[in-house]
Amino acid sequence: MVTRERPTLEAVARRAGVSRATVSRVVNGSTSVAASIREAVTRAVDELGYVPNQAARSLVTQRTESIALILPETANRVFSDDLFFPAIIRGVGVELEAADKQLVLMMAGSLKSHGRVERYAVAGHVDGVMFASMHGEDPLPGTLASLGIPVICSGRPLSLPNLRGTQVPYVDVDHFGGVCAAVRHLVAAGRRRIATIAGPQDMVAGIDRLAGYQATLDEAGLAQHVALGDFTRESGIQAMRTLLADDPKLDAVFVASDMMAHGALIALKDAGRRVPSDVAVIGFDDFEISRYSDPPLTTVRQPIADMGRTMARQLLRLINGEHGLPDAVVLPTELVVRESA
Amino acid sequence: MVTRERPTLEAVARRAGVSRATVSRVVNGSTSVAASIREAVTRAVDELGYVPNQAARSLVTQRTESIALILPETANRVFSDDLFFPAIIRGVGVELEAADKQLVLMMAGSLKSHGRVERYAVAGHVDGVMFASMHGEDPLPGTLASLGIPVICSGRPLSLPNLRGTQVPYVDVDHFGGVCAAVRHLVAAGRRRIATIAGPQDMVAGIDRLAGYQATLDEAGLAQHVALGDFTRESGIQAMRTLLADDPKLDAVFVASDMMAHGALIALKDAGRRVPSDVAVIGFDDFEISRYSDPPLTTVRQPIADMGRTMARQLLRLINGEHGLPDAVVLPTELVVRESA
DNA sequence: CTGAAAGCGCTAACAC
DNA sequence: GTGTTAGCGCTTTCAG
Repeated sequence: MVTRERPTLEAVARRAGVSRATVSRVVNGSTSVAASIREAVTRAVDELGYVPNQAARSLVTQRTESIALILPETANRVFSDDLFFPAIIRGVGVELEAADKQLVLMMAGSLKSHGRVERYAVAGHVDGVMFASMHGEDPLPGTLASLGIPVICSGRPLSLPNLRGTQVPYVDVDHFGGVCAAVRHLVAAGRRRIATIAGPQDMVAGIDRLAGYQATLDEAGLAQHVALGDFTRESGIQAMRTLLADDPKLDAVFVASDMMAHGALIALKDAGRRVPSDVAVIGFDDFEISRYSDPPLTTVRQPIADMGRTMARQLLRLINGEHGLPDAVVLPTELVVRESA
Repeated sequence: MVTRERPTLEAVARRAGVSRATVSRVVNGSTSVAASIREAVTRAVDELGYVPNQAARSLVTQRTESIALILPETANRVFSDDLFFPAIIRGVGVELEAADKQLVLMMAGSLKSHGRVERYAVAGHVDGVMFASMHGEDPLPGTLASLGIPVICSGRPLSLPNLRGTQVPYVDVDHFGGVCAAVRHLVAAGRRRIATIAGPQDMVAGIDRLAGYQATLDEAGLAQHVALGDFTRESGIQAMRTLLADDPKLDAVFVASDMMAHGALIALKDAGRRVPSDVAVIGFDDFEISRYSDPPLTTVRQPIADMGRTMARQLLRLINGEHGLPDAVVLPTELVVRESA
């Protein structure tokens, strides 16, 4: 394989009989170039197959035209059958595509990769950074932001009044409101022993959805039954079994993700419970699976792709130095009623 | 937000009272530096929070330490509920993580993005390029390879004896063999009206799986019934309906993907057919869904993540200039029998 | 073992 | 309009 020498600006300039500056102008679409010269340059570029060296360009412009999406998760988790990630990436991708920016997707589930990703961003590989699916009080967003790198999160960052005073802007959905609507729906339908399978309590999505459940049950004066899962189907199966063992007579369960809700359906079926006559089930996400499960799931629909789009759009503005951007954008959720509840 | 000036080599050198060259040596782990000096430099680096500017470094080293995975698909397709993409990315990610390379994921479903991705690679943003899920006779892999960029494909590239003589190496799974095993299983079980829902015929996976079906039916002297899908569940539903309309008495169907097989199950249920007593169904992929469908699917399991890992490993070797690498690696597939057939 | 100096390929003032 | 020039921040000979 011959690593053919790639032509430089210099080569194009010589061939077209002009200066490097002129070639640069043509390549970058400057208007103040005579048509004849522009044409000559364009021809030379084509003949030589010239493509600007991005490293050289970035070195002087301080721009890379690419943007990172950092997922503090292992590849195994990001690309499991959890459809959260696809949705967020899809939204981000659409928006960056329109802006002709390159999306650089980075997983940072391990400590090692966490560091690698940090170096990558700080090294100037990208013009800005987005975060999604954050766990605990991850210092990385704040660190990068305080280094002057444009940063935005999807999902409210979990953190006390920020140490460095650097408040990272974020986009999120209304977990709390959606869950309240769901649980009220169960209450209104006459359910009285309403359990929940909550998500991981080191993530905003897990915390806020559990809070919504608790607040609504308090409001209705009902007792709580909580089991924890980690958003996977398998954990949903386990949690449902636990709940049934604790309270064989429960008549409803709000599950903090569709994946876990699917697991719950499986466990309920195994236990001989009918849905919804014995036990009503409501999920959260409204992925396609909820329409095809047996029975189809009532869910809280959250606009994940929109969240991705919004996040990308905000970041692009940040990079362009726009001011007066909101510190937080919260998108609405919606209860979608189907047979399961 | 203050865009704090990032320290340069120069700054570190001044602070440590040494030359830029020495700092560079320390940063890059050269052994030939006195311990005392090394320590002074390291301290200066820490104090200043120095991180090398990647653009400047790449400009001289011609290396970026990152690698692209190009998916000639729209974001909508890559991040649909098709679990092929997650699996391949997971495999690639694991391998690159181990090599401390950065994975740059790029979708190129549109013509515009196809061009953008080409420029990105040619501009030297990455040290090498992987392709997956290719359609038709995509010239891009060959183009990049002929430009001296290390390239490898997952899935045998569809192309006649290559124009430029640049044969792009690839990794694939044994579609044909797996399908033959599946269809023989149906024949052995006494099925005689065996239909197939084939995948898109502009992709190797679609073509080879159909070929396997056809070859095995020929071998058994049975008639063929073919409907086409595009690997989505919806297309599986449609195709199954078409097949039933054409031959209401069919007693088996080999479906070229799990997603479509799931669609077929839905359509069969709608049509009042029982699986497997009336109609046996076999899918291809062996994703988790096939264990949870009703009934659980017999499938051909293909090691997609392994394909990703192998592809990444081969590419890293290519980049390191190793010789004698195989032009093709084909991984085995395996029939996994469950209730549906 | 360390420093000086020469670029890598490009853009952006600044002259003409 | 177009050319000249001065770096961007780093690595890497080549001396010493």
